[in-house]
Amino acid sequence: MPTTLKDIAMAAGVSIGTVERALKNRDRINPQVAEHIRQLAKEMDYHPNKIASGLVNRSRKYKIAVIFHVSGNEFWDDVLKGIHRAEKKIKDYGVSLQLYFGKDFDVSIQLSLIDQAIAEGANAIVLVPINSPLIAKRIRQLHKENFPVVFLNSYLNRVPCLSAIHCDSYRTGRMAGMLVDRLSQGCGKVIALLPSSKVLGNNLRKEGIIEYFKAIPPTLTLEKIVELENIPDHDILTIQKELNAYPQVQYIIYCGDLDVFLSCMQRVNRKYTTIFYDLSPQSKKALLNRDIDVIITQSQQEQGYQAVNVVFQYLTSKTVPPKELLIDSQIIFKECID
Amino acid sequence: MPTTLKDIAMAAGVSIGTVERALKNRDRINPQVAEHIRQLAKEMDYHPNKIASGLVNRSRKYKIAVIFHVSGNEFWDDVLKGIHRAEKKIKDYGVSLQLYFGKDFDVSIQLSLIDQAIAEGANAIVLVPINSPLIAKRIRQLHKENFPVVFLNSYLNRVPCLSAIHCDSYRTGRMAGMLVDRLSQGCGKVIALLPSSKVLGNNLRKEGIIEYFKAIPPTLTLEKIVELENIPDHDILTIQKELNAYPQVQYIIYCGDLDVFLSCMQRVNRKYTTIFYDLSPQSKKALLNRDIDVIITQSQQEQGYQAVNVVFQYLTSKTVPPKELLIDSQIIFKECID
DNA sequence: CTGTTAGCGCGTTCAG
DNA sequence: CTGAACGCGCTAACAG
Repeated sequence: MPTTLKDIAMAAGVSIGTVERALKNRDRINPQVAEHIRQLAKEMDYHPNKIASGLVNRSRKYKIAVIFHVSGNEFWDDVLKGIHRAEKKIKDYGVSLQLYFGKDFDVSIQLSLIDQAIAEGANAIVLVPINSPLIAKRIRQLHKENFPVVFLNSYLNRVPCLSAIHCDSYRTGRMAGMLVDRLSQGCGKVIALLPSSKVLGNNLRKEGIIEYFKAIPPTLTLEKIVELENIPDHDILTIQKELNAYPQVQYIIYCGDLDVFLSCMQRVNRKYTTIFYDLSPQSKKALLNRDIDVIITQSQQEQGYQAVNVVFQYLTSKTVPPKELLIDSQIIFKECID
Repeated sequence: MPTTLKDIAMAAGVSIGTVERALKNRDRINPQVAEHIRQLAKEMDYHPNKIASGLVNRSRKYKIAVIFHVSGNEFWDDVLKGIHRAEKKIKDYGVSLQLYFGKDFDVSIQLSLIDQAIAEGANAIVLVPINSPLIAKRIRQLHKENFPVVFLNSYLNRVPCLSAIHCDSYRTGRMAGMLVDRLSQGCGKVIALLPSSKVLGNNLRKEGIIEYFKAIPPTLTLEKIVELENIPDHDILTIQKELNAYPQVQYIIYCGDLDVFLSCMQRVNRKYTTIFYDLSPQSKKALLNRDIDVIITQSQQEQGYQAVNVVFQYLTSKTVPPKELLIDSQIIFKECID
C-alpha cells in the first residue's frame, strides 16, 4: 500500500500541512523539520498520488489552445484524432481544449489567432508554427513571459519553446531511400516528388533522401527531385512532364496529395514502385489497391496526443518535458493491414 | 465545464445520492424519478469523473496477479517493461500487481501458481497460458465463477476469458513471407527456423508463412521449415545441418534465440538475408551490426501494458474489454533506429 | 513557522 | 424510497 502524506505526518509527528509544505519546498517552514520530512519521505518511498491532486486541480480549470496553420484536410484529421483522445483523458482533470484553425499558411491569421487564444484565457498554446520571422518573434516574446508554447509537427529554428513534438523528418527521408534500395536490390532509377520547403520538416526529409542516395553505389540513382506547390492542376502537369522526361525511372518517392498522384498514374500508364508518406483512410485504400507499395507514416495521431499531453503534464504537475519529442515513424506494406 | 452529479441533483431537485442510485441502476429507487434523472443526465452530457471514482476505489485495494509460464529471459523483459509501465499508472488507484514466474512450460507449476495467486487474494489474473487441457479446465472453472482471467501473448482454443491480448501471429507469418518476397524481388530460396508449436501463436505464424509462399509464383520457394526445441546446443546443430542440406538458400526467417542464430552464422560462414522476430536490445544491436536484416516486432511491451490495463479498467469501472485485443506488429530496418 | 479545515467528485453507509 | 454525511489524498486558505 503506497505511502500517503498522512503516513509521513504520523511518522514525523507533525501535521499533514507541514509535510506538504516541506515536500513542495514552500517557504514558511523550519529548514530542519523540512529536511527531516524529506528524508522520511524518501525512506518511506513516498510518491504523490496524481489522481488526488488531479481532483484538486480540477477547480483551476486550465485551458489549452491548439492552433493550426490551415483548415482541415485529410492530413489533419489524424492529428485531431490524437488530440481528441488526449482531451478525453484530461477533461476529468478539469483541463479543457480550444481549437483554432488558420488558413493556407497565412501568417497574419496565425498571429491574430494567438492573440485571440490568449484573450480567451488560454493557459498554454499548442501550435503548428508557420515558418516566418513574425511568428518567431511572437513566440520568443511569449517564451520570455513564461507562457508555455508547444510546437506540433514542425518547429522554428532557434526559437525556444516548452517542447517541440514532431517526427525525425531527416530519418523518414533516409528511410524512403533505404526502402527503394532494398526493394530494388540496389539497382535502378528514382524520382522524388516532394512538397515545397515552406515547412521545415519537408526540407529535412529532402536532405535525408539526398544523403541516402549519396552514400550508396551508383547503380541506384536519384535522378531528380521535384518540388510540388500544392496546387493540384499545376502539380499534375509538373509530375507528368518530369515522368516523361525520365522514362527509365521505376521508383517514386512521393509526399503530397494522394489524388494528384493517382491522377498522374492513370495518365502516364506506366508501372512504378512507390514509397508514399502518411497513412490515412485514403492512402490505406491505395495501398490495398496496389496503387502504392509502401507507406511511411509520421504518426500524426501520436503527435497530436503527445502535444496535448505534454502541456497537460506541465500545467498540472509542472513536469518539464524534453525540448524535443521525436515520434517514431512506421513502415507499412499491404500485408500489414489487409 | 463537465457536468457533475451535483449539477444533475440540483437540476432535478433531488439529492446527490438519488442521482447516483438512478444512474447506477441500483434498487430502492422510484422508477419514474430514476427515468427522469437518466434523461436529464443524457441531456446534460454527464460522464462520471474517473479520477474521482478512482480515489474512492482506492480503498478497495484490488490485486492483480500476473503469471508467466517461464522464468525471465530477454523476451519477457520487454513484456515486463509494459507491465511495469501499467503498474505505475494504476497504483494511484490503489490497484497492486503481484508477479508469479513458472518454469519451462511446466503445467503443474502453472496450476499451483494460479491457486497461490487466488489464495493470496488476487482479484484477477493475467496469464501466459500453457497449451494444456489441465490449464484449460482450470480457466473454464474460474470463468464460470466470474473470476476475471486475461490471456497474455497467447490464448487457449475454445477457452473463454475476459480478454486475450496478443498479436495476429498469422499475419506476422505472412509479413515475413512478404518481406522476403519484396527483398528478393520474388526470386530465391527460403528456409524458416521456428520455435516448437507448444504455444498456439507459433503454429499460426507457421501457417501464415506457409500460406504466403503457397500463393506466389514458384520462383521464390520455401524450401524447409525447421522446428527448434529451445535447447541451444541442440538447435545449433540442427540449424547447421539444415543450412548445409540446402546450400542454395539465401533467405532465412528466424524466430528464436538470437545467440543461437549468431553462433550458427559464425560457423556456416555464408551470407544470408534474415527476417528476425522480436525487438530487444540484443536484436537491435544485431540489426545495427547487419547480422540480421529486418525485425518484425510483436510489441511485447504494448501487450504487457494492455493486459494489465484491461483488467484494471474492468475492476475499477466494470468496462468489459473486447474478447480479443490484437496488438499491431511493426517492421523495423536498420535505418529506422540507427 | 505550524496546525486545521474545506472541498475537488464520487461511492457508500446510515438514518430517516 | 430518499437525503445527509463521511472519506479517498491532496492542496490552499486561514487560524493560531
